[in-house]
Amino acid sequence: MDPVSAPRARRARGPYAKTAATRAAILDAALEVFAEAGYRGGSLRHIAERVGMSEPALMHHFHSKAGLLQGVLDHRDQRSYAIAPIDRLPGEQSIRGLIALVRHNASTPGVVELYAILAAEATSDSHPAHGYFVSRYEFVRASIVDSFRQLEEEGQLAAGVTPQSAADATIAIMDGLQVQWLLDRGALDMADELAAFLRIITRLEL
Amino acid sequence: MDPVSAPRARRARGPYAKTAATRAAILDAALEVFAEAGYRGGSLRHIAERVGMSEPALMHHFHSKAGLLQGVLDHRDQRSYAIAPIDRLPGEQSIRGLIALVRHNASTPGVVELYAILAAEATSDSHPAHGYFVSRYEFVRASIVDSFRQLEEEGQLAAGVTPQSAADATIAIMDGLQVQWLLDRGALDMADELAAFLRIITRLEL
DNA sequence: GTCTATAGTTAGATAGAC
DNA sequence: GTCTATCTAACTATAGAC
Repeated sequence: MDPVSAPRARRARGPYAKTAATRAAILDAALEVFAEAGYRGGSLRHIAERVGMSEPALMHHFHSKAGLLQGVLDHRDQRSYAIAPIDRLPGEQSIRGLIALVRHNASTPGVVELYAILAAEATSDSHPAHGYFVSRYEFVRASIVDSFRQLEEEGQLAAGVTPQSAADATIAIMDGLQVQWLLDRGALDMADELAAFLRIITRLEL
Repeated sequence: MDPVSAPRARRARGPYAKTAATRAAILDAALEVFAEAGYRGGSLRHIAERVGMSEPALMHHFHSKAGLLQGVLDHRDQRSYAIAPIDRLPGEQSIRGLIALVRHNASTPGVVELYAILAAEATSDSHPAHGYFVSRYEFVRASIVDSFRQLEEEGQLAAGVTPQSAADATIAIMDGLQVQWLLDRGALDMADELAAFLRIITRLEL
């Protein structure tokens, strides 16, 4: 066999095929561990164990714990945006997208748990994901305000409701429901509760 | 001097006067540290430093880190209940109490931060405050459902709103607003937003 | 009631062989 | 790209003197 053919054969599946698979496995494990214990409470050691590799091997792919967290956040953002690109859909579609997103989230409790803990942890300036959450909330707030403004122009917003307060309340409901749901998953249906709220502040039939 | 008089003089200020003062100082420091870094991220060392005492001295008053956390939670519960005894006020008074409570919370960001982080962290079964938050949410949910049920009987609840979903949404709004407010305290007024929401789902003039 | 000293873990990160 | 081995620092908690 041609000694050169082996690496070429691997490259044939695409560049860094194995690296990408390893990175994906690490991100999955990191998500589980961070979701269980939070960012500060989760350890690289536990993540490495779950992947079945050594800690230094893990550090080869993500140079620091903060870098790994960033990788997890980016990974989930891409998936969320695929479900609900809230800044590019017209008003009503955007609102419906939020409900679809929440319904999907209910099928991945680990991700919900990670986000709920991180959003609260990252409130502190010193948290490595602080900047991420600040800019993320700015983006989400602006996008949802824009959606409600469109509904307002179409006369679809309830009386006495402003786009800004509607957006703030919608985001708050989504975040707050997660905590109650995580504490007792049988207590409520997040998507149903969100839809009920949106039916009250809009004239949409959701 | 009579060697017996010294201890008696101290006792004259009440039993364990000094101990109580030290415990209070520890609870204040613990609240600050846990609020900044979360329970898992906050260390007994930093708390002891802030009080100006050694770590073992701290352990003399609270036998474990979990015990110290419980002390902080109990301390804040007593204060919250003094502002809004939601299970003992009639419906409308209870709802007004919630707004008053949120307005008061806005003057103590550290406490808000601690609660937001803990509520999310304590979602996991393994968290030392898990049991506390489970029973606390049960109590709060039951109390607020009861308040909305009274409003319903008085015809003060908006059409299509049930006491249970009103309570779930109210609690979610309160919890969710905290995260947004902590990320950017100028972004919104928690009490105003809560009042706006309550005006929509009730016929109360708040 | 507070201290010094320290046990016993666990953490994130690095060096260098293969 | 993954490993063993190791470093340094931080953690909770305990023992025992004062």
